[in-house]
Amino acid sequence: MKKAEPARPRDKHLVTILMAAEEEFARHGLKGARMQAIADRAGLPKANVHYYFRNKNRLYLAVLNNIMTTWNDFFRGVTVEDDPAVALDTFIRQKVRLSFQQPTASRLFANEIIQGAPYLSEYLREVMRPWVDERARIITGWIDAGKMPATDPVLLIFMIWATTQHYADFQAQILGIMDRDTYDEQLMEEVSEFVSATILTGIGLTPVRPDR
Amino acid sequence: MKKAEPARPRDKHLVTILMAAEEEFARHGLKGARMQAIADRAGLPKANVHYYFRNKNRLYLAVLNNIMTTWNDFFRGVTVEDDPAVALDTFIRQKVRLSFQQPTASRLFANEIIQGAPYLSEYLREVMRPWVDERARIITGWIDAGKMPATDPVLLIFMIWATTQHYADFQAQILGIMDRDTYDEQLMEEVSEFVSATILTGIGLTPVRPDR
DNA sequence: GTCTATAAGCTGATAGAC
DNA sequence: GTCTATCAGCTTATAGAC
Repeated sequence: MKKAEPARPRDKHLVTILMAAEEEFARHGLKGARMQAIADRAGLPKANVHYYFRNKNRLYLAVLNNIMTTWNDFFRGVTVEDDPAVALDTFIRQKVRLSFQQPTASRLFANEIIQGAPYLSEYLREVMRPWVDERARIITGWIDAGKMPATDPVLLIFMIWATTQHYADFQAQILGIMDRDTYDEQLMEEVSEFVSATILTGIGLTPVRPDR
Repeated sequence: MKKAEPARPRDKHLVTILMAAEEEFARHGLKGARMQAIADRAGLPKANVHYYFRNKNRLYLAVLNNIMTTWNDFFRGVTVEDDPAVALDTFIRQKVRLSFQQPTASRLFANEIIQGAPYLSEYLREVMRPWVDERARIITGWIDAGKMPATDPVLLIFMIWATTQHYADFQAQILGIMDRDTYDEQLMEEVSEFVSATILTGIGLTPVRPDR
């Protein structure tokens, strides 16, 4: 029974700290975030945070890395064989769901990009650019196959990113304007429907009508 | 000749400091920005910055106020009499131009909202909500008049904000992915055209073809 | 109004007892 | 591994000479 699960308590603290750090870094950025605030949010003494992550920079990198890994899992395989309307609709709905359910991750990413992506410039070049290139090639494939009208694939991807992430990054503004306290499932559904239908129609595809 | 332009040198410094502060606050947020960095960027001793703005918080508020005033000037009067396609196209192109030409202001605003809008919650309620309500009413007016198909006016406004501001806030990501160093007029034109055409088509309007 | 010098307080990081 | 005490350096802000 001894040492049966040696890494568990450690992992538990690691996760707690990472979550607290994600929130603080998302709100205040790397320079603005305070180690004390992260420790308080995690319910641990500040020295404990330093014990696990050595310093502020390593903690920030760990959080960023954690987010990027999670996000990559969402990037599923779409091929030229798929139906563009279905594929784009699925992608848009996934992104909206992510924005509603994990807004902090999106906000931290946004913060990093706004600051000029000092810690992600390599990631942009090495991971995101190839990812966009590949999706763009698939979309071009659809256009060449006559499955959809001609459009700019890269600008289309930017538009999907912008409209979906907006609900995570600008949550405070949206809630304020809509006179609401929180997001709910119904709003998420309405937004998904509106964004998907408007973009698909906008590029000349017939919108998908899910579960009807 | 004496005291003919008493406020000039003062105003000049005020503007210089505000511009420097806008850049630093946009990149690092309120907590993350350093008064020394703002002073350096403005080419003045730090004490001078304190002389004009007393403290960091007042400077931040002055910058925010400055931006909001500038932005309000761009919010022109559109009425139910106008053609929806022309009005929306004009609005979209104005916003894209603003994103390409004054990205820092947009980024600072984004930063403030991401942080939960601690200094703008009143502005959101008192200024932006009424503004959105009024535009929404005009759009509803167009729909009722049979000038355009039914759509959600508020979600439409959010979509326009999201897609246009995206090019200011996420400039680093877009340049990185497009393998560019800077924005230029041509890209701005392409983006304007794509966003305007896609959104107008998306909500069932016939896109405007400018100067052709 | 400008600018150097410095005070007062905050923040990241660590030492060292438990 | 945990946590209190504390240090060294940084940051805001001001005092006071010019």
